[in-house]
Amino acid sequence: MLDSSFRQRVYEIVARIPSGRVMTYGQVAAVCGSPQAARAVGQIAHFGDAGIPWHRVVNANGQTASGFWPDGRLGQSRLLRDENIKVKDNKLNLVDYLWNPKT
DNA sequence: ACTGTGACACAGG
DNA sequence: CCCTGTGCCACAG
Repeated sequence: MLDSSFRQRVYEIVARIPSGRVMTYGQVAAVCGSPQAARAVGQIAHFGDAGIPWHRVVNANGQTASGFWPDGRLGQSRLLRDENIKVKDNKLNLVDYLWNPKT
């Protein structure tokens, strides 16, 4: 998809993360073809349109995003808990929940 | 249309 | 453990 922007690909990937699983920013970026664009993924997530489960994207340390909207890290953690993910102190165990996309 | 600056990150020192 | 550098994209002027 050459005409599609990086952002479009990020949408596709994040939208495919199943409930109860998460992906890291770096992994999303890598799957989209730019392993070093993790920060950009964060930007896209922040400004991105609704309808995308951004709460299923966490950093490489398993922590929720500091700038998450509308309620910051706590809001993201709550959404993850609603999906049966055990979040402790705004942090989760990536080994248990990391999802390997398989386009 | 172009440039500058910032950002929900990551790896290395 | 803290701090710095790198790299990519999005937004504002």
